[in-house]
Amino acid sequence: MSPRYANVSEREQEPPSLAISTVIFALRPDPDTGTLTLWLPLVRRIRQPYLDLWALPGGPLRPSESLQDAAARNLRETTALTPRYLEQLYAFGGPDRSPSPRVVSIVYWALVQPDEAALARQDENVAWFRADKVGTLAFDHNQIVEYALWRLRNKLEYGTVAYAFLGSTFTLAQVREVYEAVLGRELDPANFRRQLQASVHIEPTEHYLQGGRHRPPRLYRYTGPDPRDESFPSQRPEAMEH
Amino acid sequence: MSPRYANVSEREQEPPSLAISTVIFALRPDPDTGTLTLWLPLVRRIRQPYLDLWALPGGPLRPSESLQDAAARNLRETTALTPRYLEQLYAFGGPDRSPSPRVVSIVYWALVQPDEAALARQDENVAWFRADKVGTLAFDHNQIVEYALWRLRNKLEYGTVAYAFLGSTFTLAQVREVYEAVLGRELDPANFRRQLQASVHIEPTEHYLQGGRHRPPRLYRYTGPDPRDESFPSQRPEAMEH
DNA sequence: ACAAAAGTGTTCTGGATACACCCATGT
DNA sequence: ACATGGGTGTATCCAGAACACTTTTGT
Repeated sequence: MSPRYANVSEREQEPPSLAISTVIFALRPDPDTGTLTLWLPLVRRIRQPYLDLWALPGGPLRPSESLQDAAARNLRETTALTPRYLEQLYAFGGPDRSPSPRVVSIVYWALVQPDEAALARQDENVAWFRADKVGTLAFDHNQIVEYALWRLRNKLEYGTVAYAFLGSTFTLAQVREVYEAVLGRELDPANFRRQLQASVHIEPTEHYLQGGRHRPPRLYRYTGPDPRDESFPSQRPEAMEH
Repeated sequence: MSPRYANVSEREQEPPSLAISTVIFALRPDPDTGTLTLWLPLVRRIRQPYLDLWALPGGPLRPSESLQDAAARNLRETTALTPRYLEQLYAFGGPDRSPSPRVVSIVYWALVQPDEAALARQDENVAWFRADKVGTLAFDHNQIVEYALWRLRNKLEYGTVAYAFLGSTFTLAQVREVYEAVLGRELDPANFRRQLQASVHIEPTEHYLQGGRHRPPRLYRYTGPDPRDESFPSQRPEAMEH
């Protein structure tokens, strides 16, 4: 089955259509191992091409919404969640990435904090996958997910997106868990703590987290700029640190 | 004069159209001061909106070309040059960035080596401007140029784009001049030389540059990966170093 | 001889890493 | 008492910055 180039002339005529897609990342414990890992929601294709394969959530741009609004909307529509972080990833537009009608996709990536309701939303056509085990996706979506992962890791190491995964207060060990889950390797607790404390974006509170079976760790608060402001476009270009 | 929202309903109906624009950078000596500086070509608007203002070169996407091909094409059409480096910058698509028919622009940025012929191409409607003195541009193009400049500086510091400004062999002082021109500050020659030599992307040749009124400097050759491969999409994702 | 840039050597500092060690809590 | 992570101290290493100094050419 390769009807890919069945109607080339038709494809040559029409102007390419525009779509917005979003790679949505969330952290949650693996139900088997219990360790914190990266997950993302995918939707099942209910029409050709790539019928029945899993794909990134997405859809057309509505006339009066911005690109970013469209991404936030299709995030909300598939997960019922609000993005903690949302940034443009890349525009994909090769003439052969989709059979027949050409589609240019502007892709965003997002970080969310899943709650029970959102995870329950799993049905026939929406499901969460471990980011490292998504299987074969429709279109060029495997490539896109890979690239989004690379960007996430980059922003984590050089930016402040980690806090988008966390609540308003957190322990330094929780921050480290986020880094370890996303980067996929262990970090030295002692040095990691010092790096965070040196980074100025963080402030100790007077509270401690009780309930562990060990010394209660101090809670901290994030005081730096909204991580969203580190992405372009921004009202204040100085915010583009890295 | 603000006919911006004159026909909102009309704008709400039509699907947004897609355009490709390109920020093209070249280094050449300032005709006044003689120091190496950054320049870019702009084209004059010959229709409304923003009639007579300067704008980035751009145009529609043709049915069978890739986004990058379209950028290379409108680069060639306005400067008659071939890009040494070409990378996607960002997709701009706010509903209000252009009056009346909504336009989503996918913007690329490029580095070129201008030759005499290309610079002669200045006419009524195409001219080169110092990157720090472009004046007021059409649409949101001032923002776009600022962002492209930021990206260029970033890629220069963390990547290997500098060599796209240079010929096949060059002295270390020439590399330093590129950095100084783009970053806008002076660098220590001694330390800069050592950093380059440590960076492995560079190889000494047996030749020396004669003709200066001082000790002839050794010529070097760039041996690292094509700087283009450091941008996405790439055939080999490992190439995404930073 | 002298100017000018090429190229080398040396010192200092700050950040990252590795890892030993002490602290405070629940059981 | 002891296990478990929280939290501190410290030695080492390496990259970058500052800057003095030597080398090789043209004039």
